[in-house]
Amino acid sequence: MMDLSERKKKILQAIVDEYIRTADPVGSRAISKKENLGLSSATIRNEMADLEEMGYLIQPHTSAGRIPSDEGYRFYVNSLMQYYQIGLEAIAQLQQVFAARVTQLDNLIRRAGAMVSALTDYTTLITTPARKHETIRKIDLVKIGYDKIMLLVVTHTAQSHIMTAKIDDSSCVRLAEILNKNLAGLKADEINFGLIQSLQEQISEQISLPAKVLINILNFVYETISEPNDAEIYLDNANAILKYPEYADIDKAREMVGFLEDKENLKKLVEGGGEEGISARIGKENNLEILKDCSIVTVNYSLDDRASGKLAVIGPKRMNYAKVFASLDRISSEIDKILKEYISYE
Amino acid sequence: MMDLSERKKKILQAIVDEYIRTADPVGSRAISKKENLGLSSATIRNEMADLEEMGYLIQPHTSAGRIPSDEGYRFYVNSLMQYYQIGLEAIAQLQQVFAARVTQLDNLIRRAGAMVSALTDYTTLITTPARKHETIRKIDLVKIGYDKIMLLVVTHTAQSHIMTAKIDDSSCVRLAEILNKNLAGLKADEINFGLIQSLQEQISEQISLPAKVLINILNFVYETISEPNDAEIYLDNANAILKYPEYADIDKAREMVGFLEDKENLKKLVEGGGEEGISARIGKENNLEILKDCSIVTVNYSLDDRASGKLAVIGPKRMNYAKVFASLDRISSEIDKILKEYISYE
DNA sequence: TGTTAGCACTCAAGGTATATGAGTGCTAAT
DNA sequence: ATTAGCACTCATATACCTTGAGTGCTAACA
Repeated sequence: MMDLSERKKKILQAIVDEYIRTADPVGSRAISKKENLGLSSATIRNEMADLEEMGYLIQPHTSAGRIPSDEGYRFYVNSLMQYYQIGLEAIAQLQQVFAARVTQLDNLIRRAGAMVSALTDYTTLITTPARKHETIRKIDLVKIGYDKIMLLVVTHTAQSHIMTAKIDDSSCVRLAEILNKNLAGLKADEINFGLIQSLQEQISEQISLPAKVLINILNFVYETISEPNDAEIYLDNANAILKYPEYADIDKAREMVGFLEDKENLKKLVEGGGEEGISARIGKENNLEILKDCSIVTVNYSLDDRASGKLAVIGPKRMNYAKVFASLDRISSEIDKILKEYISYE
Repeated sequence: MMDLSERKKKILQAIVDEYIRTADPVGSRAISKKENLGLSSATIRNEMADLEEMGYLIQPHTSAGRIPSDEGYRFYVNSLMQYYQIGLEAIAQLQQVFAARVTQLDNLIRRAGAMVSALTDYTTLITTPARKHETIRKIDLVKIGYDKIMLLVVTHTAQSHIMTAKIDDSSCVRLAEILNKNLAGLKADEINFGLIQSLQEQISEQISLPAKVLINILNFVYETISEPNDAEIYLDNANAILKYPEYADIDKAREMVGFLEDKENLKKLVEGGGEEGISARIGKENNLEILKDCSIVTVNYSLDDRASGKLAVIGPKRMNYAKVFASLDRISSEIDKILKEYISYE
């Protein structure tokens, strides 16, 4: 790699930055105006010609500006790039996403959605069952390190949640016993302040455990059975629409994908569906301008009022209805089976 | 809904079927040729004119064929549609997908990938850690119904797996004890035929349990710690490419999405990446025609040789490298933290 | 010697006119 | 009631032209 003068570096950096921003070939005038180099476009042109000869820039055609070559990008990445600071809101969001708990059952449901889209080649929507009256089946503490335990909370919907904490070995078994004796069988609304206090007393009598750790554990158990993440909705195979000629216009495709990326929209979509069996909403029956050329086929899956959700296929109006109906029929009954297996009564 | 003659029904069905297949307006000649109605195109034309007047068909413009109206589709769905039989291979595949086990850790990893694509707005690739030498920490049997138990297998990488089986209440506790005493701490290659046999003997001495159920349980435990689903790979936000003008050409977009949908391709993609730290492959450095206008930025996450994987961002060559580098740096260290928390040593 | 203004030149992008052909509706014959 | 024949329509494709952004080069200038 040849040595570049400071001025050439500045110009190259400006070109790459600008091209990254706009995706349009960058002309000499734009650089001379934007940068505070105090150079005319003609001078920039000369420098750009040099940079092109050196292999850092490319001219798509004679009368266009320059774009970076692979070597230009490489030089930029190695030497020119400025440090980027991630925004605070983004980091906060990040923590939240990692904190959210997804259960095994949710996972299965989600995969069922993926199955439908694999079967039909259309975009699929699926909601996980809203969990109400979650009851604790069993709490388990498993030692997974010399000063680390894993807390497992199993509920009647077979949700298992995992957290880790530092507790010494001997306390582990005892703590599990106390927790199970006091909490097994309870619902969220049955865990009240009095119970928590009596638990804290019992535990502090028998086990030496920092208050903070105990609070963390109880908090985790409570959150597991209360209803924070109700009825999550998942979208699968959104880019299936690319395959259909009705979306050959890229702007239409973008609009549609944009629409589908907003979970609020999706929730409204599945809401409408019929009560039982498979039902289709065709074109204008959707009462939504953007969906006037789409059909949505919906089916409910359910075990009982404790666990039910919706499964939907969204595609062009000229979708293969027969195939979609058959697939939804099949998978929804498959989900019913899974629910029956996983969810325990009383 | 008006009554239609049998002939009109046949013609309407043929038109909808054909339009679903081709997405092109259907002409009278096509129907007269394809169907065995023994009618000329002129007759079909008359019938089509009738169907249009009744509201079942629409003519996009004078010199085009007909397409179904919303009412046409509705009539088709309600009365005309043929029953569709799902293929056997599809069903077999379906069973397999449901049977596959996804761990909580895999889930977290996957969400980390989603985070990166949210942060950068580029397509993200992430591999879950390949699990070797999985050891059993604890086996737990939780009663979740009057004749149903849940089998939980916790391993040193904090994977918990769930299966259900029918076992009566009293056997439950005893079985858990036996399993834990014999299996805790073992790796897959330490579970041999002799051990299994001795286990079967012990259990059949103390508990009355159908042989089939026991085999299912042991099989499940074994599969949990052996390495069937090693290093899964996930793709997130594939339709991000729609947002970039380099894919304004729908065919390019389709080609790219098609490429990304094949997991074999993805595996090759992340394989190449650098050894440590963040590294970028720009354009032709990818040595792949389809990626000549793309860049791939890769980072390894790892705790040690037991658990490591890759995280990659794929986007246009003019991607915001600074932002991508910063995001990958951040998330990969976040994953490292999670691994440290979840995975236990000896 | 490096920088700049001026100018002719190039070529992609976009707009307009023309040619093509699939499919129709209507009429007259069967 | 059905069909062959024919004039008519209109989206699509192609060719042609216009426009303008950006260049390279030359000559003047500091």
